[in-house]
Amino acid sequence: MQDIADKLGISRGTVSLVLSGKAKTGRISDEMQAKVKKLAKELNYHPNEIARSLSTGITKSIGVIVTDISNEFFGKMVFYIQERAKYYGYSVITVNTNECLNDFDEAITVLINRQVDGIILVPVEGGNEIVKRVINRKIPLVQIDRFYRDLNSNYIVIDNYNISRQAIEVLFDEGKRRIAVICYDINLSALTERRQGCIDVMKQRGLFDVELIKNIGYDNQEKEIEQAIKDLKNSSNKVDAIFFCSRKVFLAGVKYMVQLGIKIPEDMSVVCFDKIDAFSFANIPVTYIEQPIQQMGEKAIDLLIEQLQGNNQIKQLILNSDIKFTI
Amino acid sequence: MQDIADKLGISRGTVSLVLSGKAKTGRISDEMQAKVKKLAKELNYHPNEIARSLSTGITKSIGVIVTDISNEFFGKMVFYIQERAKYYGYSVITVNTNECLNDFDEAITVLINRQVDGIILVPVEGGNEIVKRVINRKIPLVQIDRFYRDLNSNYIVIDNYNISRQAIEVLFDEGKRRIAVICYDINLSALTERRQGCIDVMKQRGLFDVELIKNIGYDNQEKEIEQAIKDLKNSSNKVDAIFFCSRKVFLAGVKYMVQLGIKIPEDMSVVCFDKIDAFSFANIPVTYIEQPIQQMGEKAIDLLIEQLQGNNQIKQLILNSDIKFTI
DNA sequence: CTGAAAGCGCTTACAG
DNA sequence: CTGAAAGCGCTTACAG
Repeated sequence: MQDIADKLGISRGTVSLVLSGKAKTGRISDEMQAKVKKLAKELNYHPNEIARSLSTGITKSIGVIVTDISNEFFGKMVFYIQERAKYYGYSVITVNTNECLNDFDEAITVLINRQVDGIILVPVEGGNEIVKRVINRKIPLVQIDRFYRDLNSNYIVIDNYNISRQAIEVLFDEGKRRIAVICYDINLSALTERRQGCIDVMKQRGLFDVELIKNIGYDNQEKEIEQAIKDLKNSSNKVDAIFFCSRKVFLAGVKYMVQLGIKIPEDMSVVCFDKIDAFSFANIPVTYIEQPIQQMGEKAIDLLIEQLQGNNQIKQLILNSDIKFTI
Repeated sequence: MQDIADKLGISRGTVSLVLSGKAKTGRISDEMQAKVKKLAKELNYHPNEIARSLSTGITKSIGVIVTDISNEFFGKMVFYIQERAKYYGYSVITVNTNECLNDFDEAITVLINRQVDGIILVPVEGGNEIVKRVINRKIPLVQIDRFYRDLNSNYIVIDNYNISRQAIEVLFDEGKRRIAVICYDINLSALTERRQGCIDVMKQRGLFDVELIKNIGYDNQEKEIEQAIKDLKNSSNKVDAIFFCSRKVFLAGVKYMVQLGIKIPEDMSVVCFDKIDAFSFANIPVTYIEQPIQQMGEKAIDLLIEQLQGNNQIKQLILNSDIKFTI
C-alpha cells in the first residue's frame, strides 16, 4: 500500500480508501481511483486482512464447532454453513470436539483469541460454563443440533422428541412390541429427547422394559454397540425392532446385526435417525428420519448475520423432520 | 494487556513476554511471572491473536481447499487434516470449490489475504495459473488427491493408475468382458489416471469399446449418470460391469441401476473407487478401492509443517491403495 | 478532493 | 531483571 502510494505520489490513506471501496466517502477523483486500481493489479497487491481486522475489529470470519466433520451429517451441515458464509463474505474456521469437553474448551478459546465475529457450535455435555465465556464477551452465537437448556441463547434444532415418538408409533403400527433403543449416553437435548420420546411412547403403550434401553459411550462406541446388539439378540424375550439414535450408531449397529446373522426385517426392524445415501441401493427396509440439514446450516448463518447486524433478539428455532422408508 | 501492566505497575512488554511464554528470554523474575499470570486469569484475559499475527507475520492458520466437504471422502480427509493441525497448534479455514474454477480462484485469494501460513488444496481443472500465485508468494503448499503436472510442487496422491488397472484385471478374472467406465470429464491427474488405467487394460485385452467410456460433467452429474446407466443398459452388446470413478458417481449410478432394475451382480458387476460405510450391510457385492485417507490427510499437514520449518525440498508422495470386496 | 496522524493490540530489538 | 519505543499494515476521523 505504501508502495502504491509512493509510486503515485499520494498518501496511504487515499490508497486505502480506493482499495476498500470507500472512494465516494473519501470523495476521491475518478482518475485517481483508476490509477490506484490499475497499479494495485500490476503490483499483484493483496490487502492484508489481518491488518484490516486489527484496525476495524472485524475479522469476517466465523468459528464452527462440530462433533466430527467426517460424519456425513456434520459434513453436510458444515458444507451449507460454509457456502452461505462464503456468500456473505465470511470465512469459516472449523474445529471438531469428538464429544470431548477439553477439545470443546480449547476450540472456544482458539476462536475467541482469533477474534471470530461469531460462533456456531454443537454443544458438548458439560460445556455450559465454557459457552458462557462466549456470551459474556457478547460474541454472536448460535447453537445447532442441540442446545443447553440453562442458557438463554439462540439455537436451531429439530423436533427430536416428537419425531422419535412418531417413529416408535410407526413400529407399533407394524406390530412391533419389543422395541430397543440404542442411543449415546449423552445428557444433552437432542439425544435425551430422542431417547425420551421413545420411552414415553413405550410406557404409554405398556411396552416399556428398561433392558431395551442401551446407552452407549461415545469414545468406545463400536465395542459397546456390538455388545448391545449381542445382548438384544440374546434377550430371553425376543426383541423385534431397534431404534438407532444417529447415523454412526446405525452404521455400526447394522454392521454387527449382519455379522451376528440377525435378519432385517425378519428378525428385527430398524429405525435410523438420519438419512444415509446408500439407502437408495442397500437392499434392506429401514424407517429413517430425514433432517432438514441444509435449512439448519443456512439458517444458522442467517441467525448469526442478524446478530452481527445488531439484532440481539434471541431466536430459538425448532425445525420439522420427516419419517421416511427405504423400501 | 495494557490493563494488566497498569495494575501491576509494569510495562506492556513485560506482560507480553510472560504471557507468550518467552519469560526466560526476557529474564523476568519468577514472582513477576506468577503475578502476571494470576491477574491475566482473573481478568479473563484472552490474547488477541490478530494483533500477534500482524506483529509476527505468522497466523498459525492454514487454508484447506476441497471439492466438497459434504462428500464423506473429503470430510474424512479434512477431519484428519484438522486433528493433526490442531495438534501442531494450527487452525484450519476450509473452503469448497464444487469443481468451479471461479470458486477456486476466490478461495485462493481469500486465503492469501488472510495471510494463512500454508495451503493444502485439491486442484480444480484449469487452476494452474491461480496456484502459481501461491507459489510465487512462497506460501507453503501441498496438493492433495490430485496435482498439476506442470507445477513442480508438493503433492500427496494415491496410485490411481495402477490400482484402476488392478480393478479391471479383477473384473476380467471374474469373466467380465464388456466393462464400462463412468468417470468425471475432468482432465486432471487422479481422474485421468483412473480412466486411462481402465482403458489401457481393456485395450491390451482387446476389450476396448469407446461406447463403454462415459464422461460425466460435475455440475449436472445426477442427470448425466442416469443417462449413462440407461445407455449402458440398452447397449446392443450387453455390458457386464461398471467401474465408477468416485463414491458420488457410484452412489448415483447404483441408485439408477436399482431404479432401472439392473441386478448386481447378475446383470452387471460394479467397482467403486472409495469405500462406503454402508458396504458393511448393503447386501450387494462390490469391488472397491480403499484409499489411505487418514494417512493422506496427516501427511499433508506434515509436509506443510516441514516447509514451515524451512525445509524447501519438494516432496511428491504416491501412497498405495487397496482392492477390497464387500462380500 | 487529499494528506498527515493516530490507533488497533500485540512483539521485539535495544537501552539501561 | 525491566522499560520505552518502534513497528506490523491497515482504517478513519480530522484538517485543510
